[in-house]
Amino acid sequence: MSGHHPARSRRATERKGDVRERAILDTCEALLAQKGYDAMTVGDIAQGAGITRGALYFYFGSKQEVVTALVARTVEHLWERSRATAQADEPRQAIAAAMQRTVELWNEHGLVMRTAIDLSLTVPEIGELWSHTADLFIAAITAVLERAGVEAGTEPEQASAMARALCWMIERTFYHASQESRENLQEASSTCEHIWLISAGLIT
Amino acid sequence: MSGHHPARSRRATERKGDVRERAILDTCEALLAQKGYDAMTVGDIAQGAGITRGALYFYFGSKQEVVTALVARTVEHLWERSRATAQADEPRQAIAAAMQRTVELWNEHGLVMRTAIDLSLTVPEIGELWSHTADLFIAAITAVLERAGVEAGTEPEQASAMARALCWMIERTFYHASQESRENLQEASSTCEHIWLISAGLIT
DNA sequence: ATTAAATTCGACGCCGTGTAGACTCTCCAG
DNA sequence: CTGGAGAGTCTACACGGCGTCGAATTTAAT
Repeated sequence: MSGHHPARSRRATERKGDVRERAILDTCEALLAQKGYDAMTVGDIAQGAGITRGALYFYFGSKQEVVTALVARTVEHLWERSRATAQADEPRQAIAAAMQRTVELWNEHGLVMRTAIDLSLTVPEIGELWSHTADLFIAAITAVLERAGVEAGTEPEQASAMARALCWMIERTFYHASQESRENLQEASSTCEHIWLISAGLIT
Repeated sequence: MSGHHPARSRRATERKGDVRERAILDTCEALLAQKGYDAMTVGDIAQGAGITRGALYFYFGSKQEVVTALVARTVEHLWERSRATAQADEPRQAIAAAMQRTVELWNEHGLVMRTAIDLSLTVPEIGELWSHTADLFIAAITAVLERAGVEAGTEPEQASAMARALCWMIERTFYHASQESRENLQEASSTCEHIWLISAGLIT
Protein backbone atom coordinates (compact mmCIF):
# COMPACT_ATOMS: atom_id res chain seq x y z
CA MET A 1 0.00 0.00 0.00
CA SER A 2 2.91 2.41 -0.47
CA GLY A 3 1.39 5.48 -1.98
CA HIS A 4 3.48 8.40 -3.02
CA HIS A 5 3.96 10.15 0.24
CA PRO A 6 7.51 11.40 -0.03
CA ALA A 7 9.94 10.83 2.79
CA ARG A 8 7.32 9.78 5.27
CA SER A 9 7.15 6.02 4.90
CA ARG A 10 10.68 4.84 5.19
CA ARG A 11 11.33 1.47 6.66
CA ALA A 12 10.46 2.91 10.00
CA THR A 13 9.48 -0.44 11.46
CA GLU A 14 12.28 -2.69 10.30
CA ARG A 15 15.17 -1.92 12.57
CA LYS A 16 18.15 -4.15 12.66
CA GLY A 17 17.48 -4.71 16.31
CA ASP A 18 14.01 -6.07 15.67
CA VAL A 19 15.42 -8.75 13.43
CA ARG A 20 18.00 -9.67 16.03
CA GLU A 21 15.36 -9.73 18.72
CA ARG A 22 13.29 -12.16 16.74
CA ALA A 23 16.37 -14.25 16.02
CA ILE A 24 17.10 -14.40 19.74
CA LEU A 25 13.57 -15.48 20.56
CA ASP A 26 13.53 -18.07 17.81
CA THR A 27 16.85 -19.47 18.94
CA CYS A 28 15.63 -19.53 22.50
CA GLU A 29 12.59 -21.54 21.46
CA ALA A 30 14.73 -23.99 19.53
CA LEU A 31 17.17 -24.45 22.39
CA LEU A 32 14.34 -24.85 24.85
CA ALA A 33 13.11 -27.79 22.81
CA GLN A 34 16.57 -29.20 22.55
CA LYS A 35 18.16 -28.78 25.97
CA GLY A 36 15.51 -27.48 28.33
CA TYR A 37 15.55 -24.30 30.35
CA ASP A 38 18.22 -25.08 32.90
CA ALA A 39 20.74 -26.52 30.49
CA MET A 40 20.30 -23.65 28.08
CA THR A 41 22.85 -20.92 28.76
CA VAL A 42 22.84 -17.31 27.68
CA GLY A 43 25.94 -18.09 25.66
CA ASP A 44 24.06 -20.75 23.76
CA ILE A 45 21.27 -18.38 22.86
CA ALA A 46 23.68 -15.67 21.78
CA GLN A 47 25.68 -18.08 19.67
CA GLY A 48 22.53 -19.44 18.04
CA ALA A 49 21.45 -15.91 17.20
CA GLY A 50 24.86 -15.12 15.77
CA ILE A 51 25.98 -12.62 18.39
CA THR A 52 27.97 -12.66 21.62
CA ARG A 53 26.67 -12.73 25.17
CA GLY A 54 27.50 -9.10 25.63
CA ALA A 55 25.39 -8.14 22.65
CA LEU A 56 22.46 -10.17 23.90
CA TYR A 57 22.44 -8.24 27.14
CA PHE A 58 21.85 -5.16 25.04
CA TYR A 59 18.44 -6.55 24.10
CA PHE A 60 17.43 -8.36 27.24
CA GLY A 61 18.41 -7.83 30.83
CA SER A 62 18.61 -11.46 31.73
CA LYS A 63 17.96 -15.01 30.68
CA GLN A 64 14.58 -14.85 32.40
CA GLU A 65 13.66 -11.77 30.41
CA VAL A 66 14.36 -13.55 27.15
CA VAL A 67 12.13 -16.43 28.09
CA THR A 68 9.47 -14.09 29.42
CA ALA A 69 9.44 -12.28 26.08
CA LEU A 70 9.12 -15.59 24.30
CA VAL A 71 6.19 -16.59 26.48
CA ALA A 72 4.59 -13.19 25.98
CA ARG A 73 4.86 -13.54 22.25
CA THR A 74 3.29 -16.98 22.29
CA VAL A 75 0.58 -16.10 24.74
CA GLU A 76 -0.38 -13.10 22.70
CA HIS A 77 -0.86 -15.47 19.82
CA LEU A 78 -3.15 -17.59 21.98
CA TRP A 79 -5.29 -14.63 22.91
CA GLU A 80 -5.53 -13.58 19.31
CA ARG A 81 -6.68 -16.99 18.17
CA SER A 82 -9.14 -17.23 21.04
CA ARG A 83 -10.67 -13.93 20.09
CA ALA A 84 -10.88 -14.95 16.45
CA THR A 85 -12.80 -18.14 17.18
CA ALA A 86 -16.49 -17.52 16.90
CA GLN A 87 -18.50 -18.61 19.92
CA ALA A 88 -21.01 -21.23 18.92
CA ASP A 89 -24.38 -21.02 20.57
CA GLU A 90 -24.96 -24.70 20.92
CA PRO A 91 -22.96 -25.94 23.93
CA ARG A 92 -22.04 -29.23 22.30
CA GLN A 93 -20.61 -27.45 19.29
CA ALA A 94 -18.90 -24.88 21.46
CA ILE A 95 -17.18 -27.61 23.45
CA ALA A 96 -16.10 -29.52 20.36
CA ALA A 97 -14.77 -26.34 18.78
CA ALA A 98 -12.91 -25.35 21.92
CA MET A 99 -11.24 -28.73 22.24
CA GLN A 100 -10.30 -28.72 18.60
CA ARG A 101 -8.74 -25.32 18.99
CA THR A 102 -6.92 -26.44 22.08
CA VAL A 103 -5.41 -29.38 20.26
CA GLU A 104 -4.13 -27.07 17.57
CA LEU A 105 -2.67 -24.66 20.08
CA TRP A 106 -0.82 -27.40 21.92
CA ASN A 107 0.40 -28.95 18.71
CA GLU A 108 1.77 -25.64 17.61
CA HIS A 109 3.01 -24.12 20.85
CA GLY A 110 3.15 -27.03 23.26
CA LEU A 111 6.76 -26.51 24.08
CA VAL A 112 6.49 -22.87 25.04
CA MET A 113 3.26 -23.49 26.92
CA ARG A 114 4.92 -26.22 28.94
CA THR A 115 7.86 -24.04 29.85
CA ALA A 116 5.50 -21.23 30.73
CA ILE A 117 3.74 -23.55 33.15
CA ASP A 118 7.02 -24.79 34.57
CA LEU A 119 8.38 -21.32 35.13
CA SER A 120 5.17 -19.83 36.50
CA LEU A 121 6.44 -20.39 40.00
CA THR A 122 9.94 -19.04 39.70
CA VAL A 123 9.35 -16.17 37.27
CA PRO A 124 6.48 -14.04 38.58
CA GLU A 125 5.93 -12.27 35.27
CA ILE A 126 5.43 -15.54 33.47
CA GLY A 127 3.11 -16.67 36.23
CA GLU A 128 1.12 -13.51 35.70
CA LEU A 129 0.91 -14.07 31.97
CA TRP A 130 -0.14 -17.67 32.33
CA SER A 131 -2.70 -17.15 35.06
CA HIS A 132 -4.27 -14.41 33.00
CA THR A 133 -4.49 -16.82 30.08
CA ALA A 134 -6.01 -19.47 32.32
CA ASP A 135 -8.60 -16.96 33.51
CA LEU A 136 -9.71 -16.39 29.95
CA PHE A 137 -10.20 -20.09 29.42
CA ILE A 138 -11.99 -20.49 32.73
CA ALA A 139 -14.36 -17.69 31.83
CA ALA A 140 -15.10 -19.34 28.49
CA ILE A 141 -15.73 -22.72 30.10
CA THR A 142 -17.94 -21.12 32.71
CA ALA A 143 -20.05 -19.50 30.01
CA VAL A 144 -20.54 -22.80 28.24
CA LEU A 145 -21.48 -24.62 31.42
CA GLU A 146 -24.02 -21.98 32.32
CA ARG A 147 -25.52 -22.06 28.87
CA ALA A 148 -25.83 -25.82 29.24
CA GLY A 149 -27.85 -25.37 32.40
CA VAL A 150 -25.29 -25.63 35.18
CA GLU A 151 -26.19 -23.36 38.04
CA ALA A 152 -24.17 -20.13 38.00
CA GLY A 153 -22.09 -19.14 40.99
CA THR A 154 -18.77 -19.71 42.69
CA GLU A 155 -19.75 -22.38 45.19
CA PRO A 156 -17.90 -25.67 44.84
CA GLU A 157 -20.58 -27.31 42.72
CA GLN A 158 -21.53 -24.37 40.60
CA ALA A 159 -20.31 -23.34 37.18
CA SER A 160 -17.35 -21.19 38.10
CA ALA A 161 -15.61 -23.65 40.40
CA MET A 162 -16.28 -26.53 38.06
CA ALA A 163 -14.88 -24.56 35.14
CA ARG A 164 -11.71 -23.93 37.09
CA ALA A 165 -11.24 -27.62 37.83
CA LEU A 166 -11.96 -28.55 34.23
CA CYS A 167 -9.46 -25.98 33.04
CA TRP A 168 -6.74 -27.48 35.22
CA MET A 169 -7.70 -30.93 34.02
CA ILE A 170 -7.30 -29.86 30.42
CA GLU A 171 -4.07 -28.01 31.08
CA ARG A 172 -2.43 -30.89 32.87
CA THR A 173 -3.71 -33.59 30.56
CA PHE A 174 -2.49 -31.75 27.50
CA TYR A 175 0.75 -30.89 29.23
CA HIS A 176 1.55 -34.55 29.63
CA ALA A 177 0.11 -35.70 26.33
CA SER A 178 2.00 -33.09 24.34
CA GLN A 179 5.23 -34.51 25.65
CA GLU A 180 4.41 -37.80 24.01
CA SER A 181 2.85 -37.68 20.57
CA ARG A 182 0.15 -36.11 18.49
CA GLU A 183 -1.94 -39.25 18.80
CA ASN A 184 -1.86 -38.93 22.57
CA LEU A 185 -2.91 -35.34 22.25
CA GLN A 186 -5.90 -36.33 20.18
CA GLU A 187 -6.93 -39.04 22.63
CA ALA A 188 -6.43 -36.71 25.56
CA SER A 189 -8.70 -34.25 23.82
CA SER A 190 -11.43 -36.85 23.41
CA THR A 191 -11.26 -37.79 27.05
CA CYS A 192 -11.38 -34.19 28.26
CA GLU A 193 -14.24 -33.41 25.90
CA HIS A 194 -16.14 -36.39 27.24
CA ILE A 195 -15.72 -35.33 30.86
CA TRP A 196 -16.60 -31.79 30.00
CA LEU A 197 -19.81 -32.94 28.28
CA ILE A 198 -20.75 -35.10 31.23
CA SER A 199 -20.06 -32.29 33.66
CA ALA A 200 -22.26 -30.01 31.64
CA GLY A 201 -25.03 -32.57 31.82
CA LEU A 202 -25.13 -32.95 28.07
CA ILE A 203 -24.59 -36.68 28.08
CA THR A 204 -24.98 -39.28 30.77
CA MET B 1 18.62 -45.19 44.26
CA SER B 2 21.73 -45.41 42.19
CA GLY B 3 25.28 -45.70 43.31
CA HIS B 4 27.13 -46.42 46.44
CA HIS B 5 26.66 -43.72 48.92
CA PRO B 6 28.77 -43.75 52.05
CA ALA B 7 26.20 -43.38 54.75
CA ARG B 8 24.38 -46.61 54.01
CA SER B 9 23.10 -48.18 57.16
CA ARG B 10 24.93 -51.35 58.02
CA ARG B 11 23.72 -51.40 61.55
CA ALA B 12 20.21 -51.03 62.77
CA THR B 13 21.33 -48.85 65.64
CA GLU B 14 21.27 -45.08 65.46
CA ARG B 15 24.26 -43.77 63.64
CA LYS B 16 25.35 -40.24 64.01
CA GLY B 17 25.04 -39.89 60.29
CA ASP B 18 21.39 -40.84 60.28
CA VAL B 19 20.59 -37.99 62.59
CA ARG B 20 22.52 -35.60 60.43
CA GLU B 21 20.82 -36.91 57.34
CA ARG B 22 17.44 -36.23 58.82
CA ALA B 23 18.56 -32.80 59.94
CA ILE B 24 19.62 -32.04 56.38
CA LEU B 25 16.31 -33.17 54.95
CA ASP B 26 14.33 -31.22 57.54
CA THR B 27 16.36 -28.10 56.89
CA CYS B 28 15.90 -28.57 53.17
CA GLU B 29 12.16 -28.76 53.62
CA ALA B 30 12.11 -25.62 55.74
CA LEU B 31 14.24 -23.68 53.29
CA LEU B 32 12.14 -24.87 50.38
CA ALA B 33 9.14 -23.31 52.07
CA GLN B 34 11.04 -20.15 52.82
CA LYS B 35 13.07 -19.39 49.69
CA GLY B 36 12.09 -21.86 47.01
CA TYR B 37 14.29 -24.31 45.18
CA ASP B 38 16.36 -21.99 43.03
CA ALA B 39 17.18 -19.49 45.73
CA MET B 40 18.12 -22.20 48.19
CA THR B 41 21.86 -22.87 48.05
CA VAL B 42 23.76 -25.90 49.29
CA GLY B 43 25.48 -23.59 51.75
CA ASP B 44 22.12 -22.61 53.21
CA ILE B 45 21.12 -26.21 53.76
CA ALA B 46 24.46 -27.08 55.37
CA GLN B 47 24.33 -24.07 57.62
CA GLY B 48 20.79 -24.86 58.67
CA ALA B 49 21.82 -28.41 59.48
CA GLY B 50 24.80 -27.17 61.48
CA ILE B 51 27.53 -28.47 59.21
CA THR B 52 29.63 -27.12 56.35
CA ARG B 53 29.13 -27.56 52.67
CA GLY B 54 31.94 -30.04 52.45
CA ALA B 55 30.35 -32.21 55.09
CA LEU B 56 27.02 -32.17 53.32
CA TYR B 57 28.59 -33.58 50.21
CA PHE B 58 29.57 -36.56 52.29
CA TYR B 59 25.93 -37.46 52.68
CA PHE B 60 24.54 -36.38 49.34
CA GLY B 61 26.18 -36.09 45.98
CA SER B 62 24.39 -32.94 44.94
CA LYS B 63 21.67 -30.47 45.70
CA GLN B 64 19.32 -32.44 43.50
CA GLU B 65 20.03 -35.59 45.44
CA VAL B 66 19.10 -33.91 48.68
CA VAL B 67 15.78 -32.79 47.37
CA THR B 68 15.22 -36.15 45.69
CA ALA B 69 15.72 -37.85 49.03
CA LEU B 70 13.26 -35.44 50.58
CA VAL B 71 10.70 -36.21 47.94
CA ALA B 72 11.34 -39.93 48.34
CA ARG B 73 10.76 -39.66 52.06
CA THR B 74 7.49 -37.81 51.59
CA VAL B 75 6.27 -40.00 48.76
CA GLU B 76 6.95 -43.09 50.80
CA HIS B 77 4.71 -41.59 53.42
CA LEU B 78 1.99 -41.14 50.82
CA TRP B 79 2.19 -44.75 49.73
CA GLU B 80 2.05 -45.90 53.29
CA ARG B 81 -1.05 -43.88 54.02
CA SER B 82 -2.68 -44.99 50.79
CA ARG B 83 -2.10 -48.60 51.68
CA ALA B 84 -3.44 -48.06 55.18
CA THR B 85 -6.73 -46.64 53.93
CA ALA B 86 -9.27 -49.38 53.62
CA GLN B 87 -11.00 -49.59 50.26
CA ALA B 88 -14.68 -49.06 50.72
CA ASP B 89 -16.97 -51.13 48.54
CA GLU B 90 -19.53 -48.50 47.89
CA PRO B 91 -18.20 -46.13 45.18
CA ARG B 92 -19.72 -43.05 46.78
CA GLN B 93 -18.00 -43.80 50.05
CA ALA B 94 -14.77 -44.70 48.34
CA ILE B 95 -14.73 -41.38 46.52
CA ALA B 96 -15.53 -39.39 49.64
CA ALA B 97 -12.83 -41.21 51.58
CA ALA B 98 -10.25 -40.73 48.85
CA MET B 99 -10.90 -37.02 48.64
CA GLN B 100 -10.76 -36.64 52.37
CA ARG B 101 -7.44 -38.43 52.43
CA THR B 102 -6.17 -36.26 49.61
CA VAL B 103 -7.02 -33.11 51.50
CA GLU B 104 -5.08 -34.36 54.49
CA LEU B 105 -2.08 -35.28 52.39
CA TRP B 106 -1.95 -31.90 50.74
CA ASN B 107 -2.44 -30.10 54.00
CA GLU B 108 0.44 -31.97 55.51
CA HIS B 109 2.86 -32.28 52.60
CA GLY B 110 1.65 -29.74 50.10
CA LEU B 111 4.96 -27.98 49.90
CA VAL B 112 7.04 -31.04 49.10
CA MET B 113 4.42 -32.34 46.70
CA ARG B 114 4.43 -29.05 44.84
CA THR B 115 8.18 -29.02 44.52
CA ALA B 116 8.13 -32.64 43.42
CA ILE B 117 5.76 -31.68 40.63
CA ASP B 118 7.85 -28.68 39.68
CA LEU B 119 11.07 -30.65 39.53
CA SER B 120 9.62 -33.64 37.75
CA LEU B 121 10.85 -32.25 34.48
CA THR B 122 14.39 -31.32 35.40
CA VAL B 123 15.20 -34.11 37.84
CA PRO B 124 14.38 -37.44 36.19
CA GLU B 125 14.46 -39.39 39.43
CA ILE B 126 11.85 -37.14 40.97
CA GLY B 127 9.79 -37.43 37.83
CA GLU B 128 9.99 -41.18 38.18
CA LEU B 129 8.90 -41.06 41.80
CA TRP B 130 5.99 -38.77 41.10
CA SER B 131 4.74 -40.54 38.01
CA HIS B 132 4.78 -43.79 39.93
CA THR B 133 2.72 -42.14 42.65
CA ALA B 134 0.32 -40.81 40.06
CA ASP B 135 -0.05 -44.28 38.58
CA LEU B 136 -1.16 -45.58 41.96
CA PHE B 137 -3.83 -42.94 42.18
CA ILE B 138 -4.93 -43.50 38.61
CA ALA B 139 -5.29 -47.20 39.27
CA ALA B 140 -7.39 -46.49 42.34
CA ILE B 141 -9.63 -44.06 40.47
CA THR B 142 -10.00 -46.53 37.62
CA ALA B 143 -11.13 -49.23 40.02
CA VAL B 144 -13.76 -46.97 41.52
CA LEU B 145 -15.05 -45.89 38.11
CA GLU B 146 -15.36 -49.46 36.95
CA ARG B 147 -17.14 -50.50 40.09
CA ALA B 148 -19.56 -47.62 39.49
CA GLY B 149 -20.37 -48.99 36.08
CA VAL B 150 -18.06 -47.13 33.73
CA GLU B 151 -16.92 -49.32 30.89
CA ALA B 152 -13.44 -50.72 31.44
CA GLY B 153 -10.72 -50.10 28.91
CA THR B 154 -8.17 -47.60 27.75
CA GLU B 155 -10.09 -45.91 24.97
CA PRO B 156 -10.66 -42.18 25.41
CA GLU B 157 -14.08 -42.58 26.97
CA GLN B 158 -13.43 -45.62 29.09
CA ALA B 159 -12.42 -45.90 32.69
CA SER B 160 -8.66 -45.82 32.42
CA ALA B 161 -8.37 -42.70 30.32
CA MET B 162 -11.00 -40.89 32.35
CA ALA B 163 -9.20 -41.80 35.54
CA ARG B 164 -6.01 -40.31 34.19
CA ALA B 165 -7.70 -37.04 33.33
CA LEU B 166 -9.42 -36.93 36.72
CA CYS B 167 -6.11 -37.57 38.44
CA TRP B 168 -4.49 -34.64 36.66
CA MET B 169 -7.49 -32.49 37.49
CA ILE B 170 -7.13 -33.31 41.15
CA GLU B 171 -3.37 -32.84 41.14
CA ARG B 172 -3.50 -29.47 39.48
CA THR B 173 -6.48 -28.18 41.39
CA PHE B 174 -4.92 -29.09 44.72
CA TYR B 175 -1.57 -27.77 43.59
CA HIS B 176 -3.05 -24.32 43.12
CA ALA B 177 -5.39 -24.43 46.08
CA SER B 178 -2.68 -25.51 48.50
CA GLN B 179 -0.77 -22.38 47.67
CA GLU B 180 -3.61 -20.33 48.97
CA SER B 181 -5.36 -21.52 52.09
CA ARG B 182 -6.92 -24.50 53.80
CA GLU B 183 -10.35 -23.19 52.95
CA ASN B 184 -9.50 -23.21 49.28
CA LEU B 185 -8.25 -26.75 49.63
CA GLN B 186 -11.55 -27.82 51.10
CA GLU B 187 -13.56 -26.14 48.39
CA ALA B 188 -11.30 -27.57 45.71
CA SER B 189 -11.92 -30.96 47.19
CA SER B 190 -15.68 -30.52 47.01
CA THR B 191 -15.51 -29.47 43.40
CA CYS B 192 -13.28 -32.37 42.39
CA GLU B 193 -15.45 -34.82 44.27
CA HIS B 194 -18.48 -33.48 42.49
CA ILE B 195 -16.95 -33.88 39.05
CA TRP B 196 -15.69 -37.32 39.94
CA LEU B 197 -19.17 -38.38 41.03
CA ILE B 198 -20.71 -37.03 37.87
CA SER B 199 -18.11 -38.74 35.71
CA ALA B 200 -18.82 -42.01 37.49
CA GLY B 201 -22.49 -41.58 36.69
CA LEU B 202 -23.41 -41.54 40.35
CA ILE B 203 -25.19 -38.23 40.21
CA THR B 204 -26.61 -36.28 37.32
C1' DA C 1 46.22 -49.30 71.93
C1' DT C 2 46.12 -49.76 67.21
C1' DT C 3 43.88 -49.40 63.23
C1' DA C 4 40.34 -48.78 59.94
C1' DA C 5 36.23 -46.52 59.00
C1' DA C 6 33.38 -42.60 59.52
C1' DT C 7 33.03 -37.79 59.61
C1' DT C 8 34.36 -32.99 59.20
C1' DC C 9 36.59 -29.12 57.35
C1' DG C 10 38.80 -25.44 54.43
C1' DA C 11 40.42 -24.44 50.04
C1' DC C 12 40.45 -24.96 45.13
C1' DG C 13 38.77 -25.12 40.10
C1' DC C 14 34.93 -24.76 36.98
C1' DC C 15 31.17 -22.70 34.93
C1' DG C 16 27.49 -19.46 34.25
C1' DT C 17 25.63 -14.93 35.13
C1' DG C 18 25.50 -10.08 34.75
C1' DT C 19 28.30 -5.55 34.22
C1' DA C 20 31.73 -2.13 32.39
C1' DG C 21 33.93 0.32 29.07
C1' DA C 22 35.81 0.65 24.62
C1' DC C 23 35.00 0.02 19.88
C1' DT C 24 32.33 0.06 15.20
C1' DC C 25 28.65 1.11 12.22
C1' DT C 26 24.85 3.96 10.31
C1' DC C 27 22.66 7.87 9.28
C1' DC C 28 21.71 12.53 9.17
C1' DA C 29 22.56 17.57 9.95
C1' DG C 30 25.52 21.28 8.91
C1' DC D 1 32.17 15.42 3.29
C1' DT D 2 32.45 15.32 8.00
C1' DG D 3 31.62 14.82 12.53
C1' DG D 4 28.79 13.38 16.05
C1' DA D 5 24.84 10.89 18.30
C1' DG D 6 22.99 6.79 19.14
C1' DA D 7 22.33 1.95 18.05
C1' DG D 8 24.70 -2.17 18.14
C1' DT D 9 28.74 -5.08 19.28
C1' DC D 10 32.75 -6.82 21.43
C1' DT D 11 36.36 -8.39 25.10
C1' DA D 12 37.36 -8.63 29.81
C1' DC D 13 36.23 -8.89 34.52
C1' DA D 14 33.91 -9.58 39.12
C1' DC D 15 30.77 -12.36 41.66
C1' DG D 16 28.65 -16.40 43.33
C1' DG D 17 27.24 -21.13 43.41
C1' DC D 18 28.43 -26.01 42.63
C1' DG D 19 31.10 -30.02 43.18
C1' DT D 20 35.88 -32.08 44.30
C1' DC D 21 40.14 -32.99 46.83
C1' DG D 22 43.09 -34.16 50.43
C1' DA D 23 44.23 -33.51 54.96
C1' DA D 24 42.70 -33.49 59.79
C1' DT D 25 39.84 -35.32 63.39
C1' DT D 26 36.57 -38.23 65.66
C1' DT D 27 34.42 -42.81 66.35
C1' DA D 28 34.17 -47.75 66.55
C1' DA D 29 36.12 -52.40 66.29
C1' DT D 30 39.82 -55.59 67.43
